[in-house]
Amino acid sequence: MSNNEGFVLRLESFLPYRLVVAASLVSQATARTYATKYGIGIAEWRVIAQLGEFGTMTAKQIGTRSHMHKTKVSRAVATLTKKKMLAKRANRDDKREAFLSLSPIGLEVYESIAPSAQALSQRMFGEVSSEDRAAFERVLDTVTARAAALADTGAELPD
Amino acid sequence: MSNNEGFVLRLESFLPYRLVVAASLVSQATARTYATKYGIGIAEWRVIAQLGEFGTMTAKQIGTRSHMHKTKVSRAVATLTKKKMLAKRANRDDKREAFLSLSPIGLEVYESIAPSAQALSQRMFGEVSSEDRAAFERVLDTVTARAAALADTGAELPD
DNA sequence: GTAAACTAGTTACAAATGAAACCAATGTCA
DNA sequence: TGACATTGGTTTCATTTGTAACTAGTTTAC
Repeated sequence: MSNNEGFVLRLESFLPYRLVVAASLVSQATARTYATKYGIGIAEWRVIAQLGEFGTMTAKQIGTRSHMHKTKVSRAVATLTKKKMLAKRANRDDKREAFLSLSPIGLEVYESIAPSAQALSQRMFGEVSSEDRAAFERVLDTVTARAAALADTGAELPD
Repeated sequence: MSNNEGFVLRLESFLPYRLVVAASLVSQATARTYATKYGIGIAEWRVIAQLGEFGTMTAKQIGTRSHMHKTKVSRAVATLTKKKMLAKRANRDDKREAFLSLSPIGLEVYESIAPSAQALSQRMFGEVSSEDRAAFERVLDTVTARAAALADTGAELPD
């Protein structure tokens, strides 16, 4: 049964909506992976992934790079520390922050999860042509930039 | 500072990650819009959007179409009902479910938000070429399908 | 040098969320 | 018909999340 107002939004073809739905499914599929394998959540995995890639970072840097809220990072770091997956080294020059890196155990986890994350990605994006993939990345880039700008300016909307 | 293990995952070029980050920013930017304008959250807006587009649906149908958890739908419907934005009509043939539609107030809200959602989308995707947009949609489609399959089979991972 | 402003990170609290239990109604199968 | 399974929807409960307040440390400006 359809409506008869002036303006109807076709959700199925509404890009922001489709983007969010796709991401939520991807996220769900991915979470299951990490979670059930090592008892860590998405936030924890992201911390590990950052440290696995960059070696040593502060919590602040992790938060910035991974677009995670600082409390989320804080908690993820806490649970990973409890699991002995992280090494924390004080910064003599600024005692507020600390340098974080993967412990041997953490490194093992990274080394084990990273390839299966890659494989999972392959399953999801594998059959996409490389032109489409390039286009997809371009769009993601511009949208990410635009949305970020809108999100933190709290931009006034057009009515 | 970089690591020296065998396998390193470059997050910046890892599509699932980028997809999720983009979606989260879009979602955030969007939420701010609806939320601050009518005191409704994303879930509520999605319910309104479905009803605005399709006229009359059961809670179940809304959940299926919008990929929302049934408790989320239930609660969104409850708060929208409290705000007099919904009309509920019993189904004589199956008393478990009820037919939901927008009340005049709900319709007003829809008529007001839908265009500004469109405008917001335009801001985010506006400068994307139509070829890139088409490619983007194709990729979203395939990924959504793939991820959905993986998500609910609880698929065994490749190690 | 010191007061005020600021920053990294944690904690307390309230709201949002999902899993599972639940209720009422419907369907199935003998 | 009547037991059993199933379904639409709500509620309960534990967990997750973000906002705001807070602590400790650092920078700025006078």
